[in-house]
Amino acid sequence: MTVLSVSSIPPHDFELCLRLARSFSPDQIQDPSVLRSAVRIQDNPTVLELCQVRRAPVTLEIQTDLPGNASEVKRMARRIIFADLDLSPFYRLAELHPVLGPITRELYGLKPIRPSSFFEMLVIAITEQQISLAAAHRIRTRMIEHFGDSVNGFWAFPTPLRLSESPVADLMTCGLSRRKAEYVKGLADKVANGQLDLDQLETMSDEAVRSLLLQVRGLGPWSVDYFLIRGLSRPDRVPADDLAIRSVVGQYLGRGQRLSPQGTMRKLSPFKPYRGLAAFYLLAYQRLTKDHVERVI
DNA sequence: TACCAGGTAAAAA
DNA sequence: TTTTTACATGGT
Repeated sequence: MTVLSVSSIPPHDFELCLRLARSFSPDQIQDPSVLRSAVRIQDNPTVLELCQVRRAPVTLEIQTDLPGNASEVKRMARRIIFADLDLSPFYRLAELHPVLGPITRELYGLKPIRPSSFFEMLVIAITEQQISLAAAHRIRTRMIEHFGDSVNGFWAFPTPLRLSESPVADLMTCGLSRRKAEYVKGLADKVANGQLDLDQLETMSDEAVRSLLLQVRGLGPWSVDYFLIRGLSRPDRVPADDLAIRSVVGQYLGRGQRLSPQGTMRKLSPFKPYRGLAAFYLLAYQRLTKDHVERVI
């Protein structure tokens, strides 16, 4: 086991990030300060342990049993924890806002945690279409345990190849609708046979990513925006049709009821070029507050 | 029980 | 062209 370290642009409160992430998958018993996750480093499944050792400058310790790929491990860890995101300009923008000001102070140092691969992020987007996050999460758990690889008690997300080799009927046993099983398989096919190179997306413009991914069956406007904000972390991107975002923006920035997509964008306009980050903070605040209430009861 | 949940493609009109 | 519809599961 090797220990590596990476630095993240402060402020970064990793325990807070984990608290939010855990609220989406409460079934797992986890150490509140450590993220343990099975990832693939150049096709080798391995477990990474990420833990914040001190606040400023923010350093995260990584434990891995793949010392030969230190730079690759670090690159992936930086992506998962979103090390390169500088929250400061967003905080300055939100500081005086009556709603976002207090929320950003309460959630100071909160960054999104990202899946370890773009492929996984796109599959997440497909599973989360239309149904609740809880239902989608259960479906993914079954997918992972059926098609993924077990490493030291953790599951690495299935490879595109493995999913592309699986019959649609097998994918459906995880709880996917036939339609969605076809989407997942079609996406896996494209990635596995090289038709779609996901790594190139990182450096492409929002619009270029959009037009490329919209050609994939099963990826519509919502899924592409969802991928841009969550997978590529383009901080100004907002899935304007998103039910949860329309609700939460209405709840905190409107009169309480769900807004239209246009109304949602209007309310978020003061936070340009961090509208997506603003929406993320509202969702996180709602979720952590609700979680807190549930714990108290 | 019924209805909603962080949509999409395909059918019907 | 625009408008319906089917879809799977989990929580309330």
